[in-house]
Amino acid sequence: MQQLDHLTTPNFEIILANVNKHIHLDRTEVDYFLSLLQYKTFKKKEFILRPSEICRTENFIIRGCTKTYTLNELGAEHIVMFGVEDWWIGDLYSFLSQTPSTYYIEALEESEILQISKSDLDTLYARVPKFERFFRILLQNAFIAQQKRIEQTLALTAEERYLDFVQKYPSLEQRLSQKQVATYLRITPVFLSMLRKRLTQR
Amino acid sequence: MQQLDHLTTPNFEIILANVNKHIHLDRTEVDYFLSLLQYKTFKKKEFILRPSEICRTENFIIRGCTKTYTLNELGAEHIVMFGVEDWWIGDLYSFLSQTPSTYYIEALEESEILQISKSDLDTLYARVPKFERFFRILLQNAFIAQQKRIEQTLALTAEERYLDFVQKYPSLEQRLSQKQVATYLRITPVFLSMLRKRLTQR
DNA sequence: GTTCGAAATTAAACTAGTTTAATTTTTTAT
DNA sequence: ATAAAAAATTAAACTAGTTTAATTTCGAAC
Repeated sequence: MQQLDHLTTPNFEIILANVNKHIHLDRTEVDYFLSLLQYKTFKKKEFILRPSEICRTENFIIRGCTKTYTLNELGAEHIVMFGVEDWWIGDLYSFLSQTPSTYYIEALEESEILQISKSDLDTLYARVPKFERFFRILLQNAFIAQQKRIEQTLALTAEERYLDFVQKYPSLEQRLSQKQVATYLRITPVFLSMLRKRLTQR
Repeated sequence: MQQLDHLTTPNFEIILANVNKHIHLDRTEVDYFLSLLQYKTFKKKEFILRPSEICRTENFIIRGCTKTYTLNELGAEHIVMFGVEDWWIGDLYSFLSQTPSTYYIEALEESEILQISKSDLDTLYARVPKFERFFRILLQNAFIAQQKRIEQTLALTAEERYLDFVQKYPSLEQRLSQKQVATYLRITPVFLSMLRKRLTQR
């Protein structure tokens, strides 16, 4: 019952709390905003986005877990970011420019997602201009998250990156396989295993 | 004479050609845009921005060369990007959010720069809305340049990164010391020297 | 033009992280 | 519950890149 309820009536509270972190909406603005959201569920291993597709929506996770990654010529996977409850995911560049993406976004668990399309978002900006501010803040945050990630991955050793990851996303480490974490950290699963052993022995 | 002329009457042609790549302006729009630009020169080793300062302007290089970098706790320098003629530089995050920067931007050669302040830019948006498009494109480009840089630096070997750099910015390699290039590529000058020797021997 | 400090070169010892491969444990599908 | 597949562990050999240090070359300032 509980389960089914979940799947038929999405929990809008999470996204409203998320928006509310940066802008305040009145009753009618809330209703209008919610009316533009499309609710979708993705099973484990389903794709929210695939390379060559245009990213047509901004996506907010209300339940579940995703990974955003590319495959290089040799088939090696590079994980750009994970996503969990209360996170916005997507390919921002593809979305803004409406050009084909180069990313996969894949559900790592059964996931519930709220989507808003580019055209609806543009309408929303026109009708409720504060949303420009909200999405500009998202863009800025994405930008510096990316910047920090560059600096960290380049400046820190594998061990430091791992410790940093565990500290920053303690719950994620539980939810993900070691292989996923290793790929994200850009080290081999073998080396991550060695690292963890070394660290617990201390 | 030639020299002095340079320093007193900035060459606006370069920035107009740059803007013209993305939006088209009529005569009065051009004049208005130019009226908002402030012309400044920086001597070699002078700073255009320093950590803890708020980045109050967008900066367009009409002559010269700059580097944008941070110093970590150990005093190690991390070069985020170089800038040359026809490039926009600055700390986009600090500029957009008007919060203190963490970057140094330093002139590597005597440089001529055109600046537009945040407040003038906001006025410009209001009066000539196409500029929103122009600066949004700049932001998007900065975003993907950054994204590509992450992916490349993480996915490629030092040798591949070096070859890529030389191919992408052939003129930059001439202008910069090997130490600067090595720092940008995140390898030691010693190793870059070895790499170059190895490559010329082939 | 000379001098002085920084940048570049070379060699040798070293280390963080990879690769391969064999074994065990965990997860998943039936 | 069971079989099959995927993930994790361990060890050993290996390699890309660093560190240190000594020597040479270059460029900028007087």
